[in-house]
Amino acid sequence: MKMITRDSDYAVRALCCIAGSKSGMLTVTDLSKELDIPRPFLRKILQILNKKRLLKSFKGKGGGFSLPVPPSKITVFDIVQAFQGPFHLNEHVFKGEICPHVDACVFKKKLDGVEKKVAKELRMISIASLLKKN
Amino acid sequence: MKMITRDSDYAVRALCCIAGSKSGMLTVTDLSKELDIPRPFLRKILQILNKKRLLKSFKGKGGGFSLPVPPSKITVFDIVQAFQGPFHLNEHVFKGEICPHVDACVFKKKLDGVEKKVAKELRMISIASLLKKN
DNA sequence: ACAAATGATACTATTTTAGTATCATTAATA
DNA sequence: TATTAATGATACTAAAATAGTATCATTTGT
Repeated sequence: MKMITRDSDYAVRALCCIAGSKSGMLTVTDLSKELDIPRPFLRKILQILNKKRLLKSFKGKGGGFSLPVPPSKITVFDIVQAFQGPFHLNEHVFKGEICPHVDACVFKKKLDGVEKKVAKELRMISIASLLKKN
Repeated sequence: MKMITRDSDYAVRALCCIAGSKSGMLTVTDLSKELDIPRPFLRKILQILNKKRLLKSFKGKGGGFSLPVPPSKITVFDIVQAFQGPFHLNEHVFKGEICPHVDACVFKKKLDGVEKKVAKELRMISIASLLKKN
C-alpha cells in the first residue's frame, strides 16, 4: 500500500528546500542538484505546483520558483491533492453505479470516517512544521 | 488517491456475505451471483484470502468457503494487508538508499505517526461491525 | 465414474506512475 | 538587439500496479 506517490514526495522536499533557502527562490537546476531528482521530472512537478498555486514561478534569466504564501500555509494535504487528485480512500462504485449492497455501504460510511481523520492529520503537516529539525 | 483497491473491497463484501449467510458457507458461484463480481476474479480473491488464513476452503462437491474465526476477529486492516502488502504510507527511499535529507526525514517521522493512526482505525473495522445495519 | 467444488498458475488488458524530450515564451544583460 | 538563462506547454515512452481471464489439476460426495 502506498499513499504518498513519488511526485508528492519530491514536491514536499522541493518546497522544503525553497522555504529553507536564503533568498527564498531557487531554480529547477538548483533543486535538481540539491535533491538529486531527475531534472525533467522535477520540472514537471514544479510546473504542476505552480498551476495549483502552491508555488510562484518567475520566467527568464534570474528566474526560478518561490513560495506564494508562508510555509505554514502549505500542507501535505494540499500537495497530495495536487498530484493524486481528490482525497478518497475508496471509490465505492459498482459497475459504474452507486453500490446497492448494504454491507458495503456501512463499509463506506466507516471508511469516510477514517478518511476525515487522515485528511485532518495531513492538513496538520505544514511545510513550516517540516523545517523544524527536532 | 485510492487506498482501498478493488480486490480489497470485493474481499470485504465477500467476507460479509459469508459471515451473514445462514449456513456460514458459500461457494464462489453463490458469491459471484450475490455480489455481481466476475467469477474468475472473485475466485482468485478467495484463494488469496484462504492462503492468508482469512478464509477456510473446502474442496469437492458440497464444498465452499467459510470463516476460520469469528467475524469480529477479521478486520479491514488484515484484508488490506493481504492484497496491498505491508501497510506504509510512503516508501521514503532515495535512489534505493535511506534518504539523506533531514527535511524529508522529519516528513517520514510525521507520516509514520499518521500511519499508526490509520492502521488503528482500520483495525477497528471488523467484519462483525459491518454486519450491524445502522 | 461423474459432477461439483477449490488449487495452482500462467496469461492478457488497462490504468497509473514515473520519467523524457522538445519547442515556445519570457526577461535580464552585455 | 542578440544572447543566454530561466519557465510554460505539451506530447511522448517505459515500467509497474491493478484488474481480470483461462486452463488444467486435485479433491470429495453421490
